[in-house]
Amino acid sequence: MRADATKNYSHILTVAREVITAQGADASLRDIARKADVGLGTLYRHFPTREALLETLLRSSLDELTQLADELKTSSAPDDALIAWSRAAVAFTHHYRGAVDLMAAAMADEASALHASCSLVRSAGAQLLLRAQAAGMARTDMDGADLLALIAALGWLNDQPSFASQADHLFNVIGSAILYAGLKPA
Amino acid sequence: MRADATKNYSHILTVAREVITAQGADASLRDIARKADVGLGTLYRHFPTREALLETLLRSSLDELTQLADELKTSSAPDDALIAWSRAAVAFTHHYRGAVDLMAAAMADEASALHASCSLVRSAGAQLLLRAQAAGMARTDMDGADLLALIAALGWLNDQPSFASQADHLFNVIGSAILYAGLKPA
DNA sequence: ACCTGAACACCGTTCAAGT
DNA sequence: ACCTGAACACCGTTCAAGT
Repeated sequence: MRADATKNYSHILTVAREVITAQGADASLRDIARKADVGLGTLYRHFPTREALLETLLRSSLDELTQLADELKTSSAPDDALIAWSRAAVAFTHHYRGAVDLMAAAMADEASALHASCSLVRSAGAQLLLRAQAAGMARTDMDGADLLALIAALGWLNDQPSFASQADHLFNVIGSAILYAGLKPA
Repeated sequence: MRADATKNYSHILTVAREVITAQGADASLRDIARKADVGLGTLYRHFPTREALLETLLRSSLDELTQLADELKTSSAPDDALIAWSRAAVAFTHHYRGAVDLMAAAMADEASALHASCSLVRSAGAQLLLRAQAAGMARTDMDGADLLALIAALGWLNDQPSFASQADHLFNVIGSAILYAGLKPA
């Protein structure tokens, strides 16, 4: 990549992070290009879709989430691991307001730049769920897709001003439905 | 209202119902006006906001939902009533794709034309929840707002192509968390 | 009293023209 | 090899001008 290109690339990312943090995942791409002092076509060259831009912004958090799953698999009891990771996954979807809608759409669209990321989250969750199920700690009439759906639904609640304050409590309600022994009190 | 005005009003509603059924609650208002052979200003005169239009479209279903709550209060056991009504409420939010997002936003906005409707849904649900709680059948660490949030979250799942197929099952999972005795098998 | 549609300020996306 | 921004086809919202 040419020197000016890499400079543009990272500058767009910096500005995009600020704008999307402030305005949500549906922020105007035109606005981002303007604030980055870059032609609109330059933004589209580096990030052909809104999903591609968001995927790059979420990359590091996504890697942390995957790593966390690995750690929890050896460091925590199956039930604790499942709950702790699920909580982190909800927080992940909440990193940028409105991101969870794009991720949900990406699950149904193999061509989306976010599809792989979402599949990774599902796989990581599915493994922890299976582990808890094998230990007889979690209900067996659920799979990874169900877990992901519940995580996404809680992420969506977090995005709604009218529901955000209840999302934590409802996480516990749903968690108690997944674990046979219920959730441990904090 | 003048004769041409009433005619326009009902014609806009008819067309809007078709378009929004086909394209979702975020359908283009311009497109609706065009297809109704009506000036854009005429649509705005009758329905000053998208919420006002949607509220009118949802009116009859909303009344049915309120009526259902009243009926269930006398005809069914507290737990059955709560679950049956909640199921109907999820279906209500799903009447038009994308409507649940507008309703969620309306809960936090007193000025929204949908605010009153959403409050009615919450109140109806809260009564059925209280009744089940008083009968010792439902967990007591939830209120009407929590119930509404869960209903909205399930409605949102229904709207996502990637999650819609699991929404029914997840309704049962969540329902089993609300009722002490769990859900009765179908 | 009601309707119309142009006007304004925005979008996302593409692509010919420049360096 | 990369960047630019005009061009196109859309939005939502408002409001002067018409009947």
